[in-house]
Amino acid sequence: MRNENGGDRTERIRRVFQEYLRGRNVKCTDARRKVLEAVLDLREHFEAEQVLYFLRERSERVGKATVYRTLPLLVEAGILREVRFDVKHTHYELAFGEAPHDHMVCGRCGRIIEFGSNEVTKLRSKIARQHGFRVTGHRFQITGVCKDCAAAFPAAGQQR
Amino acid sequence: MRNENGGDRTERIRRVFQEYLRGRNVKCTDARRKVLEAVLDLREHFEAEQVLYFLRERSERVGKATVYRTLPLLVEAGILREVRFDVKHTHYELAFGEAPHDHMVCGRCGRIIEFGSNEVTKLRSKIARQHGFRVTGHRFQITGVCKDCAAAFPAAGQQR
DNA sequence: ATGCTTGCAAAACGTTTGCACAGGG
DNA sequence: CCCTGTGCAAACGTTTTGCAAGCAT
Repeated sequence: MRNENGGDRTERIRRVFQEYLRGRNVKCTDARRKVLEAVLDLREHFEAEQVLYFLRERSERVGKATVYRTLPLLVEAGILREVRFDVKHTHYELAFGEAPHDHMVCGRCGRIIEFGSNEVTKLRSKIARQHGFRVTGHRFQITGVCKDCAAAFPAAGQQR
Repeated sequence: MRNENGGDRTERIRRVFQEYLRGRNVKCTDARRKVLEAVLDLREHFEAEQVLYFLRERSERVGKATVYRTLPLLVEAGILREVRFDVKHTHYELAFGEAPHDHMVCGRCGRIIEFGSNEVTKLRSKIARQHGFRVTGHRFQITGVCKDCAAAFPAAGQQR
């Protein structure tokens, strides 16, 4: 169930990380490599704590602080992307080579549905142009009730 | 610099809150009224702590817990809206009677530019329909560099 | 060898909660 | 009067930081 996109991509990501570290004059250490491997295996949306658990399960000795210090590096390297579903945790997802996408979050079961952002990106450019704003990114999240939950609770999600 | 939209709207909001509380069989207390007055004066984007400071400055005795317990009430009453600019704090803005809008955030100076969401709302409905998702809301944020900063630092914002 | 990196524990941060008391309906 | 709301302080969970020791270059 892991890395089914083939080792190519994984290998390419490893190289990207290494190059990024080298470029920033930051050391390529064992701990950082282990964090990278963990997020490559987790792949879906995850939070820092899950990376930690994952490493613990495999009895990899990586400190909590190191995980928290490495994730931002992976973001800057373009390998991860921050996704914010709630205030309490910071969520991450693998971004490298993924088509840009956004999320719908079901307020009832918590399910996260991804959808492509072509149109969102187009709209965002249009809006930014009108304001002389130079875009670097966006975050678009639709909240509501997913199909299954809507079927199970027909009355739900009508508020407001 | 405060309440320049005239007391009408302010007065209307007060009534909305009162009615909301009555409807939910929740008491209209002094503390809750003070929190409301604070957010009416703050108006722009603010966080819980700022409400607290504001009240402290005016030597209004309202506990931190009460502020944190009242803000969600104001959201449910449709007076405030949650806006999330960063992970650490929950931001709020006055929503009552405002045309729905979203935000561009300048990563250099922190400026927040609002823009209307008609098209965003249309797009969101279209996407949701494709997935059988029942929408209750959305959050759309464009990140980048504002006009002024782009002029001041022509090289900025080209990364990624 | 040097100095960035680590891991631990403790701090920090915004937010929530438990509780005895106050106050609204 | 009753029951909800209050305020304080302490608890909470995530993230950050200070520091001595470890390791990559």
